[in-house]
Amino acid sequence: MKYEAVTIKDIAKALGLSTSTVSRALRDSYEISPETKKIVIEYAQQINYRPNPIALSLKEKRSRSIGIIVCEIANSFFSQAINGIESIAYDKGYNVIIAQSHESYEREILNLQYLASRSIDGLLISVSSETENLDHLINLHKRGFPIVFFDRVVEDLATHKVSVDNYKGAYDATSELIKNGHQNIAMVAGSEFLSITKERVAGYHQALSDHDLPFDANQIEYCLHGGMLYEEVEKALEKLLYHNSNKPTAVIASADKLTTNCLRYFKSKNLQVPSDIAMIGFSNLDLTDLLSPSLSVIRQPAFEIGQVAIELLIKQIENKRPTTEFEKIILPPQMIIRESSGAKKIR
Amino acid sequence: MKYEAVTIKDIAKALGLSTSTVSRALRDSYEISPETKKIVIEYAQQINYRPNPIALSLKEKRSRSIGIIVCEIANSFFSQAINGIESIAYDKGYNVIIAQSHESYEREILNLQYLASRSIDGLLISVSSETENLDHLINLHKRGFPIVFFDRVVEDLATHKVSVDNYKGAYDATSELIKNGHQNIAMVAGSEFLSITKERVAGYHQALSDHDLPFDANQIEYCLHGGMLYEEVEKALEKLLYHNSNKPTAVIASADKLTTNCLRYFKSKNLQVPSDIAMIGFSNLDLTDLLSPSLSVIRQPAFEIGQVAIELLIKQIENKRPTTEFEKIILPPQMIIRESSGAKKIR
DNA sequence: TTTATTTATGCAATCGTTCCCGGTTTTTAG
DNA sequence: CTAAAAACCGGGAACGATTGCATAAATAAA
Repeated sequence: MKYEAVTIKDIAKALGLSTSTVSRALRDSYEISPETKKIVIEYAQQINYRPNPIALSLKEKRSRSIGIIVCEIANSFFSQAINGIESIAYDKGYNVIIAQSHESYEREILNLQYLASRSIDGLLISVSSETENLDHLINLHKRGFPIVFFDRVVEDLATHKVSVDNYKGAYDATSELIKNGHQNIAMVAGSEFLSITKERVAGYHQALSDHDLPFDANQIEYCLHGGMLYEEVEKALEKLLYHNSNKPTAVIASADKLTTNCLRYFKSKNLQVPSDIAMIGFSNLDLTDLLSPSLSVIRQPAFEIGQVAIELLIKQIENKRPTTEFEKIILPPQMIIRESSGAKKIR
Repeated sequence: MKYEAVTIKDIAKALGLSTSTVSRALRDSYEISPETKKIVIEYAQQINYRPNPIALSLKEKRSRSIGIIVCEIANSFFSQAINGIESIAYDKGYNVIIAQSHESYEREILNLQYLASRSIDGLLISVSSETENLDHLINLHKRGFPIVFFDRVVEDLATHKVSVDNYKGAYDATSELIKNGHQNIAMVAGSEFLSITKERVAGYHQALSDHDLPFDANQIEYCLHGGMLYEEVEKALEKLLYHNSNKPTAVIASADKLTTNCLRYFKSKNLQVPSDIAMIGFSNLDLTDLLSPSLSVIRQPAFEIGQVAIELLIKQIENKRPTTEFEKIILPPQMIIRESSGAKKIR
């Protein structure tokens, strides 16, 4: 079933004018007499004429739509970031096409090809946790295609980047646990490929060192799928808690899904938080206050990250000359202390 | 900064052929000799030619993209539904453009205009909780534009509709609470305009009646914004619990956000669940098992709803003749009994 | 009155692709 | 050996809108 829209031709025919006159009248060109304009505009309104954006895109070589690739929209951080992106994009007349990688490198490439073939004007991406090779992005970037990284940025590409101060987030979280008396703190981290993981590990490391605590590589477990699979987190925690010479009394979970899956694991093992095991997690869920015990979290300004990222992207898209100076913007995380990060059990 | 893509013309020029020949060769037309085809296809591959979808859309009068309007993507039900939609759409070569109404009627209209002007081929919509007047949808529908409703359907429009058995969900929830000894059961409902609200209220009503319990209209509070605003839920609960002649011992929350905000309220008032007040909520959060007490929920098959809806939509879009027979598909909800719906305190 | 200038409009090219309609060459049939 | 039929390819219109250029009429200036 086709849905027939009115075109500029229909107006021209009905009014006995040429398409050019109609077009110019609608765009309020000085070349058209006020009377003609009036007639055309009124008639257009009457039959509810809307310019065909496809035709405009073809002519102007731009689609006024931008692509977003994230791992999951069902992830509070990303849905909030998308809200931020959307809020600005909408105002500036862009629409967004969202694609999900589900943390798969392969799907990320597929999505990218798909979006590129849909002729988007620019891309906002937070790479999948499997992504190590960046050729697919480098190719586009080399041809002058505007790309902005947010959250999970990569170093090897000269583009705008927007993220949170992951180092500080992990540093603060670790320090807080230390302050509460924990000396053996483990970390359940995301994929080793990701910038955010490296930064969070570094912050954790530095905090330990600043408090004269030893760093033990066995206290870190990486989850390639970023906690998407419960089994992955389960295995990591088994290793940290039961196959480890010095059993941790606290855990830092370095991503949204890791945090919830850690909790799920503790619950299944009947471990009391924080008395048996304390924890702080990176999380943007707006439900963490309702958990019992309430969860101490590192929260990221997701909405703002999205806003800043889309603003940079649109600026780059609308720039006449190629962008040569790229910005790297880092926003501060927020630590919310609640019950889960409390003191360890006194024996 | 423009990003120049290779066109069929570039290939034609480079190979000394006409654009028609190149086009046909790439589409594997029988009119082109195998040798020519081979040359063209290989060259196209080499320079990484991709057909321009904008040009195709213009020619074919279809964009192969469909619009989705939901209230919030940061809502587990909708993000799961979108995943379902996406999974099918992607396979069938459609992309989706997501717009959020944030439960505002005005924004819904704006979104619709925007999507329509982006020449989408069809629309998937779950109306906002403020939406009472349907003219904006009726207009499009009359002109033969394919629309499928999901979750929050409306009666006055003859289109495909996909939802869950809300009546049964509420009936089961109410019955479960009654079974556990509750005689005074209140309901915190969504917007009165919504079909789902009406159905859920009806199920609740019928369950009371089937168990010979009186129905008291004062035991229902409607929240126009569907729980988006905490204050709204707070006010509703205040009224139900403290300005009510017969104070309820259990509450049914009829939407995702209502459920979490009810919990938040109980926590703030230091009410123990289920001993002070029991509850069951409609929720698709995959975290409800971790709450304490763990939450009894009515869960909707969001992913499947999305899949069914997009399938119906694509079928309608690709139909040559106008669709006259519309389907109304109702999927069963799932009740998950946990702790929160337990027995009331024994005095 | 003649020329120059302004005003208002139309023609046609363009964006990238498809496809109808011809046209030419080669093959096949009679 | 000729006519018909494939086989193969190019020209150009079309999709909807914009826009440089041409043109016509009307007005102003000389």
